[in-house]
Amino acid sequence: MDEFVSTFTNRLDSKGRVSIPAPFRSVLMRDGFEGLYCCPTLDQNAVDAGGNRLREQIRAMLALFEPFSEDHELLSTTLIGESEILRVDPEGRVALPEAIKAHAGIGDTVTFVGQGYKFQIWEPERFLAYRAEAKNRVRELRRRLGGRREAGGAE
Amino acid sequence: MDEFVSTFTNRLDSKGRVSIPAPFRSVLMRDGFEGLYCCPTLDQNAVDAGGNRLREQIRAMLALFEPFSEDHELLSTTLIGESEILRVDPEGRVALPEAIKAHAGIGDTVTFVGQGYKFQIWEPERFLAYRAEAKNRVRELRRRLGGRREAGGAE
DNA sequence: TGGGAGAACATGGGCGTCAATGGAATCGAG
DNA sequence: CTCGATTCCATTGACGCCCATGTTCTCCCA
Repeated sequence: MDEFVSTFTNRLDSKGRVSIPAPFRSVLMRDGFEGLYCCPTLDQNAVDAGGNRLREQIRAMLALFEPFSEDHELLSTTLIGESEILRVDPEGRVALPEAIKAHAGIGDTVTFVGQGYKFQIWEPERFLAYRAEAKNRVRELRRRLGGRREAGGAE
Repeated sequence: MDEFVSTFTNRLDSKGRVSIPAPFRSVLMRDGFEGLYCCPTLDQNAVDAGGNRLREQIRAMLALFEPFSEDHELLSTTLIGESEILRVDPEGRVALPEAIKAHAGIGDTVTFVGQGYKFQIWEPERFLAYRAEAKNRVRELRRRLGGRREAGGAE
């Protein structure tokens, strides 16, 4: 499997370390990136994580802008400056830095959420709330899609 | 790793020396440039720093303008004339010259901000303000891009 | 079909190494 | 000889690596 799928919740130990779920580890291995690339999300209190494929996405986005342009600087400050490359220990764990824990409101447990080419790291409670919210939005979206096909615009 | 990633804050000692963060040092090493190339940013109270890749970008940027044109002269005066090449001591430290400290308002701590092919040097407080601003601008920017693919956020 | 052996994985903690920092020693130029 | 700059050394604290433990899941066999 080359995509991050499913959701896992693990505990941090006294040193702030947490095991990356084994299925995610094997995806990372295959991806080839040494370490775990982590980038805070802009709109949620969560963190995007992954390997080369995630970095590639970020690089592609930056490539849309001219170096030294204001937009390029803003993006690189936000996307790259706030990112961290975490070392994965021989047991498959990472130590979450303070900045990340603070951003995501993480205490002693974290939830890993697979999202294909990347996964997210959440504080479990916050993730449940977000997921519930997301579900509602999707229901609504589906209603709209349904209407479109049947009536050509039941709105 | 061949890119400057993440943010670090270090202290200056009584001689005005400061350690370049170890991950940045290894990028510089790989880049091959002897020393640290520093040039004041155009529109911020900060300093761009890096090695050959940064110099290459500056060269490329200047190449966008007609040689001997007024714009070209202005840019080269600022970008090249105000640049400094700092020597890195055996422990991986540099001594920040007065001109740079003045321009960036640096006191006894500095923040290093990775931006891919280069990194920036900031006075910590000023950087926090800039980062907050940058985050807002990027959010806004992303909204405008709309349907475009993105790397930094959840969808 | 139930039980047991084994493997894989999450977790806990001890120890060595390296990076950041401070300060002393040395070198070079005026 | 003195001042400034550069190199050398020493300390401390964080972090990476190693080994140990327990739990769950799987697979095999009775």
